[in-house]
Amino acid sequence: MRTDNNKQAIAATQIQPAEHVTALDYERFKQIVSVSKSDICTTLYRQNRDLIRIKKEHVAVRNLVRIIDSTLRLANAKGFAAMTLRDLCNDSGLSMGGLYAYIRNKDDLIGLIQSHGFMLTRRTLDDFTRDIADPREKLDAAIRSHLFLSELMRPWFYFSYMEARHLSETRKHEAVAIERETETVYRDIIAEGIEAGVFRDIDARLLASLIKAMLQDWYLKRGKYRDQGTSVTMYAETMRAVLEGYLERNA
Amino acid sequence: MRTDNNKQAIAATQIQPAEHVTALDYERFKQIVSVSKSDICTTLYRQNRDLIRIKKEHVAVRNLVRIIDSTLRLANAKGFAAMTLRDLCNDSGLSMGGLYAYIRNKDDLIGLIQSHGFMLTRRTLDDFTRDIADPREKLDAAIRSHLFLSELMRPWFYFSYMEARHLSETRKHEAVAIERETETVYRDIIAEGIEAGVFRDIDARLLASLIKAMLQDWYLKRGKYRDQGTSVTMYAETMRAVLEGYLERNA
DNA sequence: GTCTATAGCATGATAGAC
DNA sequence: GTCTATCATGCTATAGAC
Repeated sequence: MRTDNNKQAIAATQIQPAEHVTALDYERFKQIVSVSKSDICTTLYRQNRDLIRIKKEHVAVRNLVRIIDSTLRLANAKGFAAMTLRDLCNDSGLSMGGLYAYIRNKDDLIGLIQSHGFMLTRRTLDDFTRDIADPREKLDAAIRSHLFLSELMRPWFYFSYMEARHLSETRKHEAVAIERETETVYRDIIAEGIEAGVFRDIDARLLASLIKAMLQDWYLKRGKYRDQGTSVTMYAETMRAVLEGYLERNA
Repeated sequence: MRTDNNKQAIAATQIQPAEHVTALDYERFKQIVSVSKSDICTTLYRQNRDLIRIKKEHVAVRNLVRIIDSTLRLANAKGFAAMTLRDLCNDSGLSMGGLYAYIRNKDDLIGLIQSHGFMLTRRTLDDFTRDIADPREKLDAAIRSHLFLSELMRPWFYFSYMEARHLSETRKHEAVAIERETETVYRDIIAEGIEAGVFRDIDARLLASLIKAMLQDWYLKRGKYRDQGTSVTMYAETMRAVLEGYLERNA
């Protein structure tokens, strides 16, 4: 885990420099942030060469894709603790022995899944808000890019949320850190807006928490929103309107 | 489970008729809805006489309190699947054999916990909104009573949310049903408000979903809000303000 | 590189003493 | 009514054949 000795590997899933114009829509977002499964697994393989006992990259990447796909599917359906490695082998097509060439134990599976998502979330949020000056636009961009990313990598977000409390202390710290970090992004944008006189003077931290709650509901209750025919764009738009009403109301 | 042949037992945790004046505060709520652990477990015992092999009520109730306390604590910390019955015995003070006088299998533990919470949630929400005519007040009362109840029975709400996807089909259906049911309460209040011209014409169902997301965040991230010094009253007040800004803004 | 076979152990559940 | 002792099962993890 976490050797970070291969910058090139990380670059494999790099985000293209985003030219911020105005309203970011989902289709454009998908083009800009390309996160193919093989890209991600190539990165993972190179970051974890010491752990994985397979020499040929194309073989390793193919199996990593299967392993991670199956783990996310099974763990999201019945919980990571309830998912047995036999289940995983049946689903991924590997044998028990074969699987253990990629991990040392069940916990390594979690590390494999966590590490890449952290990197991508951090970078996306930063890339899509960095160059925006207007607080209103910046808040909207942060919300949209977070929603869009979670839409693109929904199984990963769901897994991270649901399994967070079962993690080892070290991993839990990492998970909490990224959680607070993204929340801080929202708090800071709001605080800047208040400072600039664009927003009313409200509790920025508490509102950031409410924003986070709404963002998370999008990927936690994905099935419900699909049934209702709510698109990610509609959801983003409604969030924007709700927040605008609160932040810009004349006191 | 679910014999329902003892109306008196259910009455044991009945809510006193609430005289709705105006702003319901948490202290008043706590007085009105008295949910002592023994009350709840007495109800549970009487509803499950056929399942529980213990004849003396005071003995059974004492142990049920321990079993449920321990189950909620352990399952909420490491997940229900990862909690072993030996863990539970250590924590509750019963032996393995002793425990099996109260349940037939591990799954019965879930039933024990679910059944009472459903009843209480349904009744509370209804009792505190039934007699309110004004949509604004009604929405506020629904939000407050839900927040207050989840504050009072936080471990139960947390358990229900986190373990919902591991339930058997029957139980999952029940869980989804109560979830949709409470969401419908909010949708209907909003729809009535729109009809009456008190609220703007927005998507009532989608807003109800966002409300649910914020309500749930209160008990899912309880630790964070404690660290930040956010009280349940502040949280309720902020939710009210956010929704008001959206619902009553002049279009 | 991948498989089958199995060791070693912890779990859910039960029988029977007190 | 509660305990200790034990069973059968199914798990993670590994050894060794191909």
